[in-house]
Amino acid sequence: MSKCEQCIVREFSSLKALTKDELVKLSDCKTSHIIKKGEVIFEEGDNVNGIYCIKDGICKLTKLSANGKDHIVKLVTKGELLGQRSMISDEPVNLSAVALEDMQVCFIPKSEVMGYFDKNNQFSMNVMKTICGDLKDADDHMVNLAQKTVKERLAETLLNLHDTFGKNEDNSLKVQLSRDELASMIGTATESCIRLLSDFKKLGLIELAGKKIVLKDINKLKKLAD
Amino acid sequence: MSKCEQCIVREFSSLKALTKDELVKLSDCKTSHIIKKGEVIFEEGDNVNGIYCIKDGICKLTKLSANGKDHIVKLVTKGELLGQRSMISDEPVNLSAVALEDMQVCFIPKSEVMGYFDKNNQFSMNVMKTICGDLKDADDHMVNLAQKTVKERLAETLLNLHDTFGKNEDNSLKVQLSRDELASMIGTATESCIRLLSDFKKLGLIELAGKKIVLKDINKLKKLAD
DNA sequence: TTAAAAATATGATATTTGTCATATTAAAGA
DNA sequence: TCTTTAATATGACAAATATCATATTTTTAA
Repeated sequence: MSKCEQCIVREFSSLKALTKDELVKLSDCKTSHIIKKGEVIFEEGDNVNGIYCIKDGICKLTKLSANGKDHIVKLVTKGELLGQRSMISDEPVNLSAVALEDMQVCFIPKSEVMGYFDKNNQFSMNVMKTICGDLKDADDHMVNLAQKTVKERLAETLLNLHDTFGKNEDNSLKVQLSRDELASMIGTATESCIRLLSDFKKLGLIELAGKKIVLKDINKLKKLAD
Repeated sequence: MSKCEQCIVREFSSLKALTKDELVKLSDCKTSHIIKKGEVIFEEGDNVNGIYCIKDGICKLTKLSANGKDHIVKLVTKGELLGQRSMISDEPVNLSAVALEDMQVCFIPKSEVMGYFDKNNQFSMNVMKTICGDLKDADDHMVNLAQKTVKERLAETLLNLHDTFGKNEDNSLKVQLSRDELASMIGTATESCIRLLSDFKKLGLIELAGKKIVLKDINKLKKLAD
């Protein structure tokens, strides 16, 4: 069992506020897990009773809509925590988490985390700031969905993926999403997403090779995204 | 200057956790304000440096989109606090607040509120739960915008307005929104919104008299909203 | 009270987006 | 490797929604 004191990703999350003592105790009660690509970490409605700390990999947070389609609300990667909102609200999780690539995660039981809230003010503040950031992002996202065209949203999403997750040596976006997943991020039909990607390719904005997407003309994409 | 100890709306917000002493101190440092219908409480980008407690009235929280149109993110009414996210993130507000009717609000400076976070754990927890609730609502809203049709969103919004703010003696919805504002809540063009309202009227789902809207057939509206 | 301005309403039409059908390509499993 | 299945791609068409024009009603303010 790896030691939390030596874990680097801790520094990127609210957990960075924990003291040496708290970390030692944490090492004892956390459990480590390997999640394979495509596997579910938790599902909408589950009682998770703790939080997950992502040590490696990327997952999508999705929500089922009334028409039966999944919508991708957010992508989450190493250094981030999952399940905070649900734990604080004392409710089942409102989103599902599914691995987009192989992942390493640690689970920290609720009892442990709630102790930090009581005794460690800096930790509480960090969590609050994170959730406030999520709320701001959600507001932005909402307005985009309401006011922008599908084309604008696709351009914007490609740029976001580029900025947030970076690119491989061959310049292709590091996160590999299926057309279907990309469509469910921007809120459109799969075929519309595919069609627009083809359009972007014809315009020389991107290059497509299987699932790989290379952004060729970031400035023009920015103009398209508004 | 009215006393916070005797203020009823306090019981409906995170402030209910404050002690007698804290309330007395609060009464001294808060400022009371009358906001007329249509007036701006704060604008996107402002440094508010505190929070507003709504004693009476309703306001809209809007965000300007890239195409220059305002989108209504949320309606807020008495008993709720404004500006929490911005204060915690230590950033300018990301939304504008505009009164939909005459309002009474109290402003509490940041320095005062931050003290509660340090000393009053229950207060912190209340604020966190409120923000977590907002985040969950935002996720729901997002998925609706992404996956539902304008007709479904209009039906849903009318039902929400009914459930959240209730109705007058003549059965009309208590919140009076212009067609333009309603459109900017559901994320559509004003004309589309007007047209759908006319359709709903023809179907006997609602009744229209000027700005007044009466929900006639709630069950059918629910079916329409999915 | 009345003129001007704003909000509501509706038709005509254009544009965007979704759906269904079907081909092509890539991926997975025996 | 080959077969089967899933993902990607594209055309044809339908439906939803936006835009523009213009009429009507309501509100505002001189």
